[in-house]
Amino acid sequence: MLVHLLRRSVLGSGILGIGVKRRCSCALQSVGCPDKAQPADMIRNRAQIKRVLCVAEKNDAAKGISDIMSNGRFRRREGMSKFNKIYEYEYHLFGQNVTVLMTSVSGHLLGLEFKTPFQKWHSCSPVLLFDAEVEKYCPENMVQIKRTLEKEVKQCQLLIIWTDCDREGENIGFEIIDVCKAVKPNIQVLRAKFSEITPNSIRRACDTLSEPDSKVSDAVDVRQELDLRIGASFTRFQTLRLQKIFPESLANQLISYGSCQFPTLGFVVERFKAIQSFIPETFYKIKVLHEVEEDTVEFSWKRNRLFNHTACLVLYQICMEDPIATVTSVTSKPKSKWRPLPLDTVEMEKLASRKLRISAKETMKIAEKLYTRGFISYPRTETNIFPPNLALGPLVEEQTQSSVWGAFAQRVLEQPGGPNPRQGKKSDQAHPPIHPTKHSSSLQGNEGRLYEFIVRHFLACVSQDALGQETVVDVDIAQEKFSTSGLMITARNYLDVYPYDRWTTKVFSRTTGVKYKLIDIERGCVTGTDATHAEHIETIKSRMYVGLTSDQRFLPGELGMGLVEGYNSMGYEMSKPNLRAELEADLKLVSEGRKDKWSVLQHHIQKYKTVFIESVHKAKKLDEALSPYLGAAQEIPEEQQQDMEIPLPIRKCPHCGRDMVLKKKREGNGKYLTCVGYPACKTAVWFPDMVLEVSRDQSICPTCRPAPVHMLKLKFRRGSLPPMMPLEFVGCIGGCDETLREVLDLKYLRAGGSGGSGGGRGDGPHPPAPPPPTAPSSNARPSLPPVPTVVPQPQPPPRALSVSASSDSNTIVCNCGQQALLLTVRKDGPNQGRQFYKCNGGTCGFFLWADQPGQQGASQSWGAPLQVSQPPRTTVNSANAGQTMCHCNETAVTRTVQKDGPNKGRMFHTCGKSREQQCGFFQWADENTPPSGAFDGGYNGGGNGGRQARRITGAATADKPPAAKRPRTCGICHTPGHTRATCPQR
DNA sequence: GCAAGGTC
Repeated sequence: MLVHLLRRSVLGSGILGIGVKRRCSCALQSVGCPDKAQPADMIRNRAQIKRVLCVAEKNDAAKGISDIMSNGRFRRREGMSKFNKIYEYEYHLFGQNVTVLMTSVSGHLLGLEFKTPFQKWHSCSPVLLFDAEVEKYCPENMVQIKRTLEKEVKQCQLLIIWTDCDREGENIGFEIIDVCKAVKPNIQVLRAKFSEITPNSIRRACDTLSEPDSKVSDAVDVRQELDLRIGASFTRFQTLRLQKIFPESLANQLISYGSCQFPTLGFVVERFKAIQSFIPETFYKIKVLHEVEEDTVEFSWKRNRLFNHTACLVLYQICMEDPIATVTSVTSKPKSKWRPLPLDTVEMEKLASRKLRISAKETMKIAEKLYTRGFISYPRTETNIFPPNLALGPLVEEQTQSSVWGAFAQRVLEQPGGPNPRQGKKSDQAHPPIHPTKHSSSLQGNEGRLYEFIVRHFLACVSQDALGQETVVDVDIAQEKFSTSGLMITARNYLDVYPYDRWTTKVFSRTTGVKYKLIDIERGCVTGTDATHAEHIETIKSRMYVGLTSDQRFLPGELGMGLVEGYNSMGYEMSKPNLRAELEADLKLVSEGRKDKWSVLQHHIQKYKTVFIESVHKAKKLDEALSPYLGAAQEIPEEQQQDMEIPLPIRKCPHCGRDMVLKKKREGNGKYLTCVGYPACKTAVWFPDMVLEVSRDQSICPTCRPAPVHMLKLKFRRGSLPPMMPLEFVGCIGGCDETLREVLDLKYLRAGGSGGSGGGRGDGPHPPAPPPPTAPSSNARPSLPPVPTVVPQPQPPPRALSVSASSDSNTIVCNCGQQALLLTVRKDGPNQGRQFYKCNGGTCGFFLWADQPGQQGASQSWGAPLQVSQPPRTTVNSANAGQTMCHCNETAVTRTVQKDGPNKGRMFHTCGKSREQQCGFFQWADENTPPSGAFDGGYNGGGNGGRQARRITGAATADKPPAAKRPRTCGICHTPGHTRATCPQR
């Protein structure tokens, strides 16, 4: 116990790493308050905690952590998975002894997949993969690990997550939690936070246990789902299509697409093309050499180089006429070479590749291993600033043991101010820069080389810059200027431990007034890189994707080039990292709790779906881009082309909110309307046999919700409809059209209904069972947010079908030339229930009584636009039908004009609020104008809401259809029938 | 047969 308390007091003295949330402010003097170091309210019944299950991300880490926590005195036993052992030992936690079971997973325990049948490549059009349901499942090779957890957690009262402290680690943590909670729902859960597997760090993690962060895990869920949907949809689409188009080259080739791999390919192609398109150009320069005994000093020309040979030759000859150089100046100034910045992951990969010739992948593999064995800190970090509370002294001291760089480490400790790191500008606020955590002299091979590099880099970074003195000599020959510089290193400092940087002394004697030897014109060539060499291009001709040249440079293959060019030609920046970068930025916001998981997911799904649909439409561009490499493109037969077409949404499914699309029946030529959520959602419309053809129309129903509900072009069998009805027309199946509703038996609109009559899916008739509730199924995290179901239509549907403008002479067309909308007067008054036509868009003011088509005369209805300004909005929904609503969308009050004048005693509707808050709505109670009814259903054609509604024309009265001439209106409320002097608003 | 990210 004493040891424990002492340790705690040491830990409290300011060596907390970043990323470790310090929950107890009194930790600094907390010898007397061990309990407070844990958040008191986080643990229930701590006295009852006897057995604790700890789970690390991999076996190595579990072993390393156990070794530290048990001082090497753990018992090891087998779990169900032979790669993941169980380490058992006693530990002192929350002021009591507990038994710890430490085991591990092997990375992600669960994977994400489409539900059946969508895993099958030919199960659906790839675009549907943006909506298809997904679920988490435990892959075959993880089942044993899962069983171990399920078995062991049953005897435990607390679960501590010891996965790596990064995003993926947090998500893996939640996978472990989900599995454990499924068998033991009341298990308590804590999270250990650490950046190194070293005694200090592990003990600190035990003392600062916190709650797992679901926000960070959420960000990974979003990434996973997007990667799956994007990867699968694009891969299937381009593989299936290109295999058909280039059967000879690609018949058996999988052409994968991923949101990370494709921008990478794009980068390789871009670099390659830049190098290829580089045109080498010959240049010329004058070179001056000065020979002093054995040494030769080269002077560089101030003009650097000329691309014109004659010009250079002229200058050269002038110089040659009097080749005596005059020294014009000799300057000397101190110069320093900076020590390296603290090491982050990318820098480590770059330097390891450049200096050690170890690939990035190999570097990370080794670093990972060094980390789990406690030699270095967590190697995945974006930070290049050492946090001020990280004690560098002990880390440097550790290295003094080395026979190779120990003396240098000692020098660092003795230098004034001790270790003094250069500070970068990046911090991920989670992990410190990569640094050695303990000394080793036994590491071999690349492991040893990388470890040495990390140590040397660390020591260099905390030591001092190299210092030197630079001397610059300027000379003049026939007015042409040349110069050279020399360097004297005065203090090597960090260079002594860091052989990866070169900075060498360059000496020359300073002599003035001597004759310099002027030599020849040198001819040179501005060069590209070696990759231009023809033989490399030759070698990759046979390759299909990205290859590696003999000098380790990337070369894109023909397929890779074609794909990048093809997608580029579509105008999307798909081969650039932008799309992915945008996603990464949003993921960061999700992990910080600043953006909502579902909205980010939906936004990006929608964005990529749009790109996908466009790509399919422009797929020919892919063929064109590939055919220079792969030969002529094969034509795809028309019926197969139709299969590839993307079904565009007709409307949202009234039951689950996903898209409903027209699909071809498996048998016969007909189509049916189905929810893309099938089989989870079985909403569908099977058109009766009398419907010969059905297709999507561009027009959108103005009344049906949720918008947009696309109209359908329908063609009926002769004799199947009443004689006055046309056989072809554009109609709405959203519910507003009662006739169509009856004719097509649109049962799907009824809540709980599923599918229509007749037909039956190719894969068996589906039962008329009610569809499942919105999105969530067995998946704990549903793939779609709840979507509002269709609201009841705000008005009774018109009696007749809307008639297509082109189909026959019965068409009623408004002044915009569009088919007019048939509506019914609903206001109390003599015209209640009467039908009339109005402009569909609400813009031209067209009006016509349905029962008196001839009365108003063609000249008015079909001729010049009627001067009817926007009427007031009245009833907005069925709940308050018949009531007049003001602009605040509240029931208007009815008042009587009190003032003397022509309207005295007349009733009017106005906003019921106080004078200051009034919205300005006004309407005469005795004016039951049809146009106002025409804008029922919240259809506020003007778009700018209330203000216009004050403009009521006197012509639009109940028994008089609107006149073409605008009547005089009041200057205050713009209402006709009275003047400014008699305005009730005054 | 698809992704990307863990891990072996």
